[in-house]
Amino acid sequence: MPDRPLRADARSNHDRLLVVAAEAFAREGTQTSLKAIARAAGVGIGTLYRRFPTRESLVEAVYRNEVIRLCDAAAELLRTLTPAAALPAWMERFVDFMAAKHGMADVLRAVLLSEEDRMHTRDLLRAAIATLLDAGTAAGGVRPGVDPNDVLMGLGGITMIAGEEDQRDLASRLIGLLLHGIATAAEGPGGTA
Amino acid sequence: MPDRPLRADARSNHDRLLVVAAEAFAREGTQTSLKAIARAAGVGIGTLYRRFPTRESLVEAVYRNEVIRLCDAAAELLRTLTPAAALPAWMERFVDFMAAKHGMADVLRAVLLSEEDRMHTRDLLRAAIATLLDAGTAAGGVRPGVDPNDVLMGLGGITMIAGEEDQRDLASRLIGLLLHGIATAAEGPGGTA
DNA sequence: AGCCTAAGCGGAGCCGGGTCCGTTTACCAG
DNA sequence: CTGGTAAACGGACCCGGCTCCGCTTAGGCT
Repeated sequence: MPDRPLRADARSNHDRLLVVAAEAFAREGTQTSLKAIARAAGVGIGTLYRRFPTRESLVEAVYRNEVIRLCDAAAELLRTLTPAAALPAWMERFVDFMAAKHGMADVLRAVLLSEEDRMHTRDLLRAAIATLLDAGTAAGGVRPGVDPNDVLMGLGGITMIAGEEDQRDLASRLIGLLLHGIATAAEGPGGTA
Repeated sequence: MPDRPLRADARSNHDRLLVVAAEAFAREGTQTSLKAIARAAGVGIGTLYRRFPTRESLVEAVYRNEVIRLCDAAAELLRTLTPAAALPAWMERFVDFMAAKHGMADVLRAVLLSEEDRMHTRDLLRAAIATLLDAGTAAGGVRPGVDPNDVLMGLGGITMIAGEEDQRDLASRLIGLLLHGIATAAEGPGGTA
């Protein structure tokens, strides 16, 4: 994979698509018509699909920076809060982020379930969670051996089912259950993995 | 709501749609083309949509009986198992059921989030969970005050993110976390499946 | 400058979802 | 049996997703 640089016209089309898509997503949610985005960016629909083979890949590209910032926030929270407080705070932030982008839930599912390693967004999220979990384990509030991937998927599920703004409190309660689930103490019914 | 009986032709179309849809869903998953179902049932697409305004409503109708049986199973499990064992067992069964129907996840989301009380499937599920939780609380393994609706939504989220057959073990681990989350902090009866 | 070719372009075309409305028909009353 | 009417029908139609492939062009080479 030499990853040769894009031709100038391709590069400019790519950039224009990202800008236009960002506007469209902000205005109408991530479900908005891709044809319209292509038109607004002055390219053919074929070009859009060549650059971004799926809706999810476009959404991911548009929000990549914000996701990175979200992940960076994990370390920051650990600097200003106790591990026991940082984890819930980050989870709330995660859900807030997803809820802020209308229609994000489906995209998140695709990102979390995709086999593609191009979708390295997932790895970033997993790493952020791992950091938080490790700190929690070290501080004693989090049961050791909890798989960051499981927690990420749990958060994903919560977003899926309660990822719209009007479900914000359900999301918080489910986060509460998830936190309970990874906390030290109980040997719950059903055993462990 | 007089709920006047359907005209004979309407009734027969309705029934034929259900039969054909059941076959099609079993064969190709719940995402299959509705136009094809209408054609196979010998009705126009308009008729299908009048009877079942959304894909979800058709899926719900097709599987209503099976859902009822799933809910009945809660009481049965409580008769043959300890509450601490019945809850995990039922949850696994829930996920199995959803995973068996390809594409069920999206439908489940619609059912769980719908405002329609026509979708009383949700109430059945909630009631089944309430029964299990109550038994668990009485037996001491389940923290009191856990909202059955939250547990249902949690299960829904798990199905959403891990509801395909090839994710079965992720689903089980997430169920484990959820069970942990609703368990008493002290110590749950260790019994497992 | 001029050529060549891989890289890129973009829309026609097919498919499925969902709506809308003119047409058909069951069934009831007389 | 006949006529009237609400109920039901069903497909044409519009829209968006996505693919495929013939056309265009950037940009390296001479």
